[in-house]
Amino acid sequence: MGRGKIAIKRIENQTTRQVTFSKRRAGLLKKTHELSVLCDAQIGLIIFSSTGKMCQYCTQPYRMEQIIERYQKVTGTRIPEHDNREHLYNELAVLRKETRLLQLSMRRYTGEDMSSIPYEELDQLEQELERSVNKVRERKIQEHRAAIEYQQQGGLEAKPVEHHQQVLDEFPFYGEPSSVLQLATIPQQFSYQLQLAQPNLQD
Amino acid sequence: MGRGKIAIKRIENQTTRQVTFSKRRAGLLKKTHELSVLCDAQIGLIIFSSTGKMCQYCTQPYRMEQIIERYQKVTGTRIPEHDNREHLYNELAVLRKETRLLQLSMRRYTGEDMSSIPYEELDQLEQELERSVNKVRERKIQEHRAAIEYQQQGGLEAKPVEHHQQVLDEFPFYGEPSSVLQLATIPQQFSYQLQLAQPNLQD
DNA sequence: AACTATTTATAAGA
DNA sequence: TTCTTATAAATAGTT
Repeated sequence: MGRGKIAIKRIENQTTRQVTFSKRRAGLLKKTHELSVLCDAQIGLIIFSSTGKMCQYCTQPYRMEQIIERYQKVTGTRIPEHDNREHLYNELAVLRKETRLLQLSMRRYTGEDMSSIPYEELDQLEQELERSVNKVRERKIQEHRAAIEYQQQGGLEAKPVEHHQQVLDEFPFYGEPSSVLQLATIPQQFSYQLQLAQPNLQD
Repeated sequence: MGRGKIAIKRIENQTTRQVTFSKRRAGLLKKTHELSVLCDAQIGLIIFSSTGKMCQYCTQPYRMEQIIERYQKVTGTRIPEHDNREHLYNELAVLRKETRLLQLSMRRYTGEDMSSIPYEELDQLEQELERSVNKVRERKIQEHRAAIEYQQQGGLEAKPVEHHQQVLDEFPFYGEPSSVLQLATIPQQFSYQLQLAQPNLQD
């Protein structure tokens, strides 16, 4: 529609391209407006020129944001943007609290933050730690027995190692230094020691 | 451009309106595409018909979301919303990981999940728990001494209680039952007991 | 969905 | 850019 027909491909001459852009952009905006008015359609049009300039058309009295929102609703992209964020904030708050509690508990168990424990709770904590130590020793006994039985049956070396590796695979962080875990960095400050009623099997 | 000229206002006849909509929508999409290709423009077009059906054009190879994002960037609407969410997701991921690690550590310290600990780590954990017990006892000794000294100076009853309450205020969860903390619910399973090299001051 | 008389858009030139 | 104009394209009304 002009003095000559042109192929629909990028116009290489920059001047021509810019002139054509201006003309056709105006035409497109006009057509968009007409379709919107004639047929009662809600239309949003966003154009970025190759130089980065933006122009837009939006059916009145809507705003582009409303059309984008409707678009997102229909296509399912990013609809829950607002609600979702509420959720995220809530989840963050819950997790933060949980993490804080866990850190405090860990500090108590490792003896790192003894000062925050009221005197009345010390006995309880002491007993819990003793139970934990007992459990560890129970476990050691079990492992030890299992190892002996396995050796007596002429078992291979491979299996226990394999088992250990499986456990490690499940907990890849285990053994890594971690500022969170604080597993092995508690300095010993007191001279008295524990004695076992039963001999330590490791020795 | 047709058999007759029409005014640009809503077409009242519904059939005519729908036919016109179909024709002009096709024309608009074509024009949009041509402008996009000829002039190297990035264009997004969203059309909702009066019956609610949606159609769109989007300059290839972009996606509508990218154009909307660029639009939001240029107009300044809702940009930080997106960045913000990225942040939230990252923070959530970090917190989730940290919480998971803490929970595992706690389970080890409380003896709840002894099976996941490889045999090689049991000694280390045992020693750490012993250190923690020692720390608790050290703390008990300190508290005990402080109480005795206070009594010898004719101190009031009020102060230690006050101190305890302050500590509780700082950690309102302390003493509450919590599925996370699992502080006091570990059943005793073994018969052998610890003996102290120094007498237990509580007795 | 076609057809086609007209209107409209626009390519090229000024 | 803007105007002009020959011509291509779009489309309103019809079938």
